[in-house]
Amino acid sequence: MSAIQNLVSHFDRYLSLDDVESKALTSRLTERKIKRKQYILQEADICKYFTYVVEGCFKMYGVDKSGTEHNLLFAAEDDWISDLDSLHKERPSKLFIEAIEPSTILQISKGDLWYLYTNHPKFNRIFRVITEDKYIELQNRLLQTYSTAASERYESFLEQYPNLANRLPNTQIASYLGITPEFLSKIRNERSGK
Amino acid sequence: MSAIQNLVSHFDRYLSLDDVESKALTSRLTERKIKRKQYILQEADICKYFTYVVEGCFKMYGVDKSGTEHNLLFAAEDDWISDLDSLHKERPSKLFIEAIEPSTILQISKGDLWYLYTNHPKFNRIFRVITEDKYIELQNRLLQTYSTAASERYESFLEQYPNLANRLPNTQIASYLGITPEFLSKIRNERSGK
DNA sequence: TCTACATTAAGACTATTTCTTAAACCATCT
DNA sequence: AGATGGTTTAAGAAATAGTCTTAATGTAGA
Repeated sequence: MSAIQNLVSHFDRYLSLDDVESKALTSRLTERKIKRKQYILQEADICKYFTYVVEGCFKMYGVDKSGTEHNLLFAAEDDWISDLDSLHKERPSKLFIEAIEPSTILQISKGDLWYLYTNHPKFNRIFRVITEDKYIELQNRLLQTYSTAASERYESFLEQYPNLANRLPNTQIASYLGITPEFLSKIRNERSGK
Repeated sequence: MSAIQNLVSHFDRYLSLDDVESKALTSRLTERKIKRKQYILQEADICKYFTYVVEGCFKMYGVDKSGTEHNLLFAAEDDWISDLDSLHKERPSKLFIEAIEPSTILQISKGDLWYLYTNHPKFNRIFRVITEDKYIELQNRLLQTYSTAASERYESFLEQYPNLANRLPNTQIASYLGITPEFLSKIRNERSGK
């Protein structure tokens, strides 16, 4: 299956696209290969694209004043990633988006996305649902962050992203959980002891 | 201005509604008066409505296993509030939504909202943008939570919600920041010392 | 006006997590 | 295939941000 067919069938899961819509979409997508450790967004840049991950894996993170990275989220195959704040408000991003694995992506520019929204209303519905789902993810993550200890958040992470848990280095998971890799190792140790 | 006119002009800020759309919307809204400390959603219930706050103020929070409340967000005049997770996935909510002040709200049920999405596509676009804005808020909150200390998060809260800061009791702000009211008092004390 | 709750204060406390060092391990790049 | 650089585990010492407790005072709602 080609990268673009991949995305069209992704959309079909929400609402099926007719030929006109499908063509309007695919003609506006750019396919890119991204190397490991390559950025598709850097702090202070303005985010220009909404990115669909065909293959590989990305992390989006911020860096605090002491230089520590904090992973906000990961995106692997069949997922979307973008700094919506920077993309929509056209302000400099506070975040980095970096490939953790060699990856293939499809990107649509802000202008092209706006074109779709205006001329093919169905995309509003599809992206409304996508954004709602992302919102729900963040809300649950925030609730967890405030109401449970690191060890429990690790358990939830394992349940929610069993495939990512295998693929990601523990340093990255620790950054996502808001702890040091050493402490994650301690948690894993206690956990396996049980 | 009536409560409903209020909401129609809220929508007009995104995309103006024609008469048909405006009527389709208003005929599906229910106006309610809510007393202080009254719930519009309780844990374990399934969230049935998307709620627009005409007047007053609400908090949405979860309760951890030790019984402590954690405020996820507030919604005052001209804002939306709902547990999207429970509303969309039709699963029992983990959250409470409670009035902090006597309030007036407009509610639309899930079924009616779906009717609008299907029959009046413009609402998809409006709610897509509303959801995106909410997503951006959460993303920034999450980044702050992981990358800054409580005192800095308090400063940001004051900047971002200057009107809420005056209206809300500090206990509620402390719960939002993830600290005890005593510690917030300490932060305020040090802050005013400067 | 009364009552319950909110705020401030201040000191003792501590749980969670970091820091440090080190050794072993593993993966990927040339 | 070997070298190199990052990853994982370990374990004890150390730090500190935030809690707990008590108490006195202030404030807003009924």
